[in-house]
Amino acid sequence: MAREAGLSKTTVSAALNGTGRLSPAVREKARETARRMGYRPNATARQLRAGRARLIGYVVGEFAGAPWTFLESPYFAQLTSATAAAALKRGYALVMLPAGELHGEWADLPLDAVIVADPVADDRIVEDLLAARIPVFTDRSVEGRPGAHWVDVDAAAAVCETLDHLKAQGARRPALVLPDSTTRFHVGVLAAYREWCAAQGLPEQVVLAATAGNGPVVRAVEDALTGADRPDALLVVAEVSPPLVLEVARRNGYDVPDDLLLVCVSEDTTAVHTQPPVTTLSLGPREVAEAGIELLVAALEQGHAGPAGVLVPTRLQVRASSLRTS
Amino acid sequence: MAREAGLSKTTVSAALNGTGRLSPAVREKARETARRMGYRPNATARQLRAGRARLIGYVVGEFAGAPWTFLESPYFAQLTSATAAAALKRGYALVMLPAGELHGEWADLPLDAVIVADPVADDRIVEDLLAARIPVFTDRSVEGRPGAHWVDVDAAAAVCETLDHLKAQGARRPALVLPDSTTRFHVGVLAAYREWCAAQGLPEQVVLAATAGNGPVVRAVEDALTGADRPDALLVVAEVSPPLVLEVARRNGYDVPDDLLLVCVSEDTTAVHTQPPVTTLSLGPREVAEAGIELLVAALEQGHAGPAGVLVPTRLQVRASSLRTS
DNA sequence: GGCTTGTGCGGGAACGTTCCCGCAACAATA
DNA sequence: TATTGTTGCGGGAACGTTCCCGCACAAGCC
Repeated sequence: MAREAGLSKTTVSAALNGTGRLSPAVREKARETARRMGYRPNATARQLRAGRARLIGYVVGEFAGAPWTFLESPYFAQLTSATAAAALKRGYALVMLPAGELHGEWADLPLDAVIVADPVADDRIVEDLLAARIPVFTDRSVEGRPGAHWVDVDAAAAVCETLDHLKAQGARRPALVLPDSTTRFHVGVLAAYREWCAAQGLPEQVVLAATAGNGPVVRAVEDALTGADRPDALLVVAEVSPPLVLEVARRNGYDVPDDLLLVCVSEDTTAVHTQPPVTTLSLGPREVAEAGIELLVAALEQGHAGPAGVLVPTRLQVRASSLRTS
Repeated sequence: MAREAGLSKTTVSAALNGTGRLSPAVREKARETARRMGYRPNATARQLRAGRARLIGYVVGEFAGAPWTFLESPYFAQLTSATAAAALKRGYALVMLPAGELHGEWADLPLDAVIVADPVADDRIVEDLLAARIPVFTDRSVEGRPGAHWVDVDAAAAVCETLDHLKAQGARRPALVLPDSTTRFHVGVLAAYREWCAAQGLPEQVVLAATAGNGPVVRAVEDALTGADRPDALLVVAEVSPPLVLEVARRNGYDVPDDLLLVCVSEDTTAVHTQPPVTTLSLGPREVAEAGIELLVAALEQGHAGPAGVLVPTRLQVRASSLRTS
């Protein structure tokens, strides 16, 4: 406290905050003294007075088994950084937390809310937080969580748009590679694919990757390409490095795009630098983050005004890998 | 406060913290009541009492121009997550902050310390923080910052180990691709490369990438490979996707490893899944993070015991791309 | 000059904890 | 029984801020 300046704590507080009725002389004197002695108001005390800490927790649910690997996925890297950016723009800071059962470690943090990215159906993070009266926000909605807000993408629309594009480019046997997951998004993708194939009268060919990660997905791609009926298009709905997929295709005698039209669901920027560049379906992590933070801040500051959920559009980035050369 | 339980605040506090002299009956009663009404002690108030918030800020300096893109680099993704994990293990939480001049946004955060990852020579983050009496920790040391602690890798040793390996595999014209950066690490790498070439009597060939990022680095690799004297080995000391480098090499008529031994400085896990798998030099972000947090916590909790800096070893992961098939 | 209105600043309380100490009640000892 | 020690709990202060209000003084009005 700058009682150094010969002023009261009240006056100093008002001077630094620009509030209260103070003469310009006194205000400047307080500020000057603070500057001189490097005084900065104690953030914790302000939080205590204010009743909130402007701190948001951030957990990724899908990787509960390997709590700290999610950032290696370009989707989560972008989602995370965009969330932090959007939050900070509105005056909130993001705290990175591990998934898993060690919720005790968060108890010492004054979190105003927690964002659970991609919660899986069977873990208890969301329930635990709601029980502790901490507001919860998720991307990817989870059924049966009445108290939670969510942001999601329209999986069916995205799949249909992509498959329509592939068909327009001449695909008649488009295959789908998908992780073996119960996430709402993946379930939605599979359903949409089947429905589309049925509606178009085209054969369906689905290969499931055992788990997420480059290794299993690459193997699944290889399986899809070496199967009995060679597909003429491939839609990979799993985090995998696009150049890696391209390499696998080449290794197995495919020429992209002449023998195989390729689309990857990916945020990986390497897709632009391959030859040919790979068409990607972006799930818009930056948009998801922006919408989620907007929802969160609205709920936090204006009570429960606004919707419980928001749907965000996807973006199909068409590049040479899915364009017939004809 | 659980005066609901018919107890005093003091007693409740002691009961929940496991401190004080309380009869088991009273202690259990307090805990039971807290559980029943979902009471959790206010974290902000505890911080105020304790005098610290157990909160650590985290900034990446190198990307001040594009504040939120660093997570797309596997190195920083791993460094960030490992830092968060190590910090949390010791009871500290990590807050992600943007680089740039908007330090005002952090003023409201009760940060016990700030980690500045890869500070660039010419920005003022470190000075600003030290002026605000906030302890600063950096990976990659910066000269002339007496108050700051640091963790670094031995660039010279890493380069020599790698070049020795390449020479042992038959390389006589090893080229170096490097970003055009003044970072201490890159400067050290270049110096070590030149020294090694001179000592071995081998010609040096250096190509600088205009900036970081896959695009510029890929172009630099292409330049190196299409230059007048075809190199027989390539050391890429820049964040770039290994499969992309492999593709560029193939496109330019190189067979890896027969025509070209390839080593990438990279943490990218795709290196394992290419054919051939790519040899990588890991800068050990997880080790850097662990060492940095250990240093930080020691300094924070025991005053200034311990060293100001720590050197962390690198790891050369030899794979088929740098092994002569003979 | 008395009365009201406005300005400039400070005192006290409160935010929710934890720490220090004091005060009962009871047991052990003389 | 008087003295000392121990156990079990609560009262009060303090952490550093901000908000509410009150007080002194000056200026305007009749």
